Amino acid sequence: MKRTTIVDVGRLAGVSAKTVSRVLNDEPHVSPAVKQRVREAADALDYHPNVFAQALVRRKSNMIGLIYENPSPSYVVELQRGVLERLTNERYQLVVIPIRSVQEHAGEVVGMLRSAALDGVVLAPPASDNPIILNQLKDARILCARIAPTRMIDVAPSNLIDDVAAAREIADYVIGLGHREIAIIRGDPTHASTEARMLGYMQAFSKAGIELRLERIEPGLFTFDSGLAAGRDIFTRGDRPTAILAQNDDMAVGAMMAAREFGLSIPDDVSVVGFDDSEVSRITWPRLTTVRQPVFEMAIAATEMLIAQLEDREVTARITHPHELLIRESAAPPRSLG
Amino acid sequence: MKRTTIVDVGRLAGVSAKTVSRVLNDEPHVSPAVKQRVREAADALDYHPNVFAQALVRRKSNMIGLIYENPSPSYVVELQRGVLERLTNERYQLVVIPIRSVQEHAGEVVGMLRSAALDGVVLAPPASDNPIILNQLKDARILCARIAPTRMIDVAPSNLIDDVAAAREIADYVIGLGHREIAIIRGDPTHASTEARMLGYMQAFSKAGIELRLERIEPGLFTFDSGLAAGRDIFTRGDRPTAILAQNDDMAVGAMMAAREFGLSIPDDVSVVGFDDSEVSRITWPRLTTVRQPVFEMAIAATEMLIAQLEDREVTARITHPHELLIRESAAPPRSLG
DNA sequence: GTGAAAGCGCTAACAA
DNA sequence: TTGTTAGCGCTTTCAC
Repeated sequence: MKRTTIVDVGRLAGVSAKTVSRVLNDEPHVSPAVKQRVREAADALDYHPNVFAQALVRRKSNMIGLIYENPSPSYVVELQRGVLERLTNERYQLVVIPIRSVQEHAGEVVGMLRSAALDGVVLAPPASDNPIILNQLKDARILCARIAPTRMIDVAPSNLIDDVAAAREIADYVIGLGHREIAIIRGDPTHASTEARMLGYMQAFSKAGIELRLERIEPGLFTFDSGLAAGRDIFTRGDRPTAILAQNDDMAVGAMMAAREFGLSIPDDVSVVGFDDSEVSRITWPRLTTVRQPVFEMAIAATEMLIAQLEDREVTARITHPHELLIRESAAPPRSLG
Repeated sequence: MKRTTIVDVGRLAGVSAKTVSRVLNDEPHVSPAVKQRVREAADALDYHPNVFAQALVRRKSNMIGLIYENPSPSYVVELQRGVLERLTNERYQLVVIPIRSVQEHAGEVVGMLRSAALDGVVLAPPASDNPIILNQLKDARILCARIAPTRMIDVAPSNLIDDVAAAREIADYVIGLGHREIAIIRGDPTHASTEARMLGYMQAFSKAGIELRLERIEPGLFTFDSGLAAGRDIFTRGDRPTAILAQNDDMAVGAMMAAREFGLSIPDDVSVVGFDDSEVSRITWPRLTTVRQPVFEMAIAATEMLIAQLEDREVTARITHPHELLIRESAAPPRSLG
């Protein structure tokens, strides 16, 4: 039992294989009558084109990849949702490339992509900022579009937010509430946005004349657990801050959990704010004050940029997406001012 | 500039293309010396096989799909993590198939899979329970392995938990705390586990001689928002229950949020329990009492079953994975007994 | 142990 | 407007 091919369809419609190919690919110069006969024959035989034969001769796979390193579940889901959203009703398939540590395996990534024969990839952090990957991609002629890069913005189409401004705004807000004893939980050091957000915080601090003390800076990894650990660290020490700036929502929620463990109430005893507006920020109590990074929209836009390249359409080189301070209930003036 | 092929490798190594193919596919009957020469030549030329040419002639794509309908972000992430985990160091690629509503589009799913030329699929709920999809898959000769089906268990390899027993156990626990006024938030009605869990609750109720009142059963969709809405509904009505059984964690967290909106404290004023042990259950405060469903392990096992079929190895037909009652802080005896 | 020939299903280039 | 030929890069079959 062989599968049906264009030859079978052609035989039934009384035309050559090439004509069938023309009809199925919407090429011009086919008479309407033939077109119809071919369509009917294809339907009758339940014909599906063999994508491998097509890929072999067209030198194009119609498969694109998404590269991420899983820091936060809700971030990843948003990312993938966005890509798939843009791919709806397109002929491209999404292949997921799991990378355990972009930092360590940067040299192997492009090899994997080549073996998988992808036409292009959407690069999420930290791969979107990795010079090795970016260069090898170019050498291998694999197209890409980037989400949230912070460096070498112009070497490939990029979707950004202004991390520095966003971080500065939420820090301004917290300082504006009256806080001066503020701890910071940093993100994954291999993600460049970690530095950008740090810079934004520092700008707000120095504008307000607040000294940034080293022991008030906690390392983190963009995970709930790292936020929890950082929070415990903060509350174990002697001089408790009145507010915590976490570089993403998962870590902020972890810090909130730590506060609860120490019998502290939020925001009365300590204010906590996050970054991203990921789903967790809306389901915690109190709901988390944060800055919205439109990950879903950024993923859609990046996928659009990639498709545009694949189809030789004009490509937007860079989109700076809007961020937005979302004031919810996890931050309030420090008790001393209450 | 053409890409390097086995012919190029063969020329450099001084052998025929066929011999190169033999070496690269680890076929027998090649002398060690030739093997080595070919390997060196392939390396020297940075040769990568063309997967489409291979797929065309082998009639095998080495791509598998994952089909889910996104109810809960953490569930989806666990699922995908499990599949990718098992695929590490395998030659299979994971293609993600986004289905908006399996219920509505069941007839189109297999067509998509055929066009994508997948060798097999891992089916998560509710696709894993859909007779149309299961039948069409068989007709199209696409292999599959299933996660959490509840019906037609033996038509394809399945990974289960005992939903009925798990639901009964957590209901038993809540009843054992002294609760008799208990509300239920149901899951998505298109997922068969919703009925199974319902049955487990009912068994516990009837064993304890508690009457299950219809107005105490709230519809839900396995989402935070549906849990929030259900919770608001419950607390708006006159006779407040002392406990809520939610059929997954996202809805339970939604119900907790609703309780907070009504100024109720958990577990003092109302106990809330979930189902799944998804990440949200660990990051809320109080942490959610729930039943663990090992989604990650189930996804690994399902992927293993699929690969075994693809490679004509013997396949385990069914694994019932263990569930586990996780007692955390969101449920306590009702205040009247406190 | 190795190679030559054929063909997987499709499309590019050309011819009619 | 339609058909013919060749070939994409690989593996299968069979001969040596």
